[in-house]
Amino acid sequence: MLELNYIKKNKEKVLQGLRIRNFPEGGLDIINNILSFDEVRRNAQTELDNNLAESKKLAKQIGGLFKQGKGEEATAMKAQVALLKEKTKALEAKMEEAKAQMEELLLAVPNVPHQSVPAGKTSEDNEVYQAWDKPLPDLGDKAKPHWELAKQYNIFDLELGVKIAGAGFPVFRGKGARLERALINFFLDEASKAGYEEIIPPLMANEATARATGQLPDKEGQMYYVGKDDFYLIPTAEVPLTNIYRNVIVDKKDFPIKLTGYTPCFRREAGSYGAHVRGLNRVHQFDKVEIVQIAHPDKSYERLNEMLEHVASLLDQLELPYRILRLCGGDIGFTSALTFDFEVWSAAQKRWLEVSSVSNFETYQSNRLKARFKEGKKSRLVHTLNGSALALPRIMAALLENKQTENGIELPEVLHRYTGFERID
RNA sequence: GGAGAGGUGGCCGAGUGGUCGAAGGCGCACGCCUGGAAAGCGUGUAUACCUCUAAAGGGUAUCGAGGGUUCGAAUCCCUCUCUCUCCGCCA
Repeated sequence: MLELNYIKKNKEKVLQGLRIRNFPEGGLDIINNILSFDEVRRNAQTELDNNLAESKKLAKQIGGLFKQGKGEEATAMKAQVALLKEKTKALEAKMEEAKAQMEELLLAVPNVPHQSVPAGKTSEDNEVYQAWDKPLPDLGDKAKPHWELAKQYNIFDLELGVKIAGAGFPVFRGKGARLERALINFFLDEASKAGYEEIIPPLMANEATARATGQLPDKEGQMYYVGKDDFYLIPTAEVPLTNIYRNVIVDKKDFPIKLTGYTPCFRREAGSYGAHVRGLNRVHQFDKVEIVQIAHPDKSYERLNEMLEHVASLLDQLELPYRILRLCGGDIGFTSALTFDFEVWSAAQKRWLEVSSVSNFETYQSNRLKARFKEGKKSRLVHTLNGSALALPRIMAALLENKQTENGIELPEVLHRYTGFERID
């Protein structure tokens, strides 16, 4: 949620940002309505406060009169308070109403994109920020897609997942399970080395948590919901990790705060279908190691770059060809100010697969989280950032496809000590 | 799941209808003292919103959350929630 004060002071910037996002009709109406609801709210509050002050004063006087035994005078004054009270109720209602309306609109306004975000409508318009300048692996026509390799080497089984849960729940087994675990450990170790504190969070989140990081109300349909206990299965570790700092005022000297966590992620992926979702390309449950940073606003873009380098180094070590995209205004997430996607080349499908998304949310999340720090006497919102480092299914897919040989899958060297074997055959 | 007890400021803890945003202590910050430190002394030490904005000041709300009673609620009543103890179940 954007900061109201920011909108007040930077209306033009906000409108320009909305245009870059192709917001319907440029968002002029919605912004104006937000500002006018805010004015109504402020006026009502001022009036309400005056009313309450008056009531308080009278109550004290009445108390004094009773003590002095002037019961009659006191009783007379009660009528006045009753009158004020009615007014107070009306003002309160007016204030709440305006506030609710303002907030509803505010929730519908996406983050203001960073100045470097290119204009554009779809993923076609994303900017290649860092291209892959070496040759891509060419395995010819014999190259098998990962779902065929999975069958050949018994790495994972989607049909078995259907039996146990449903479509989109892969069952990894044997060396496949071992490789999955190896990747998780490798990613966690690398994050630790880079100074991230490892967290094992709950995999379910309550409503307040899901709301604070913005999954609710925008993406309600994308999360699994456990109605009986009112829990949401987390779609990403971002949710529990970032919420650690909900309603927290952090000490300035703790910046930057760096957290990492491995969790399974659960996504309903309603509406997805077709060839592009075959195999591990899109599943309902998958493993991911996430990195999160809580940063001082002046430093958050430095932190973002650090995170990009971290993710890039993982892919380098895995010997996977990758490129980095800077998402355009039309493709960037609702809550993000700037997002870089990492895509790895899949040699059999012959296309780029997204394996990481690294974003700076600036104060958009922290505003709802109320994650703050003290600057002098005043408190300011922190900047939150997160990125996948990395999401496993497509990494697995790319490893299988790119590293296939006639003798089996040759794993990158860095994984050998984690898997305990060098080849899947 | 059953029974009981309880949630007060960064922490401990007092407060059972009136001037209580809340005694006292600890912690922390600053100052005095000291060669330096400790001790001691003094001062300060929540969050949000409104007003005003350069700052100061003023106002309102908040004692787990929401609602109610009352001229007036941390204090009384109701609902919810969380924690603790005992019993049951259990990896």
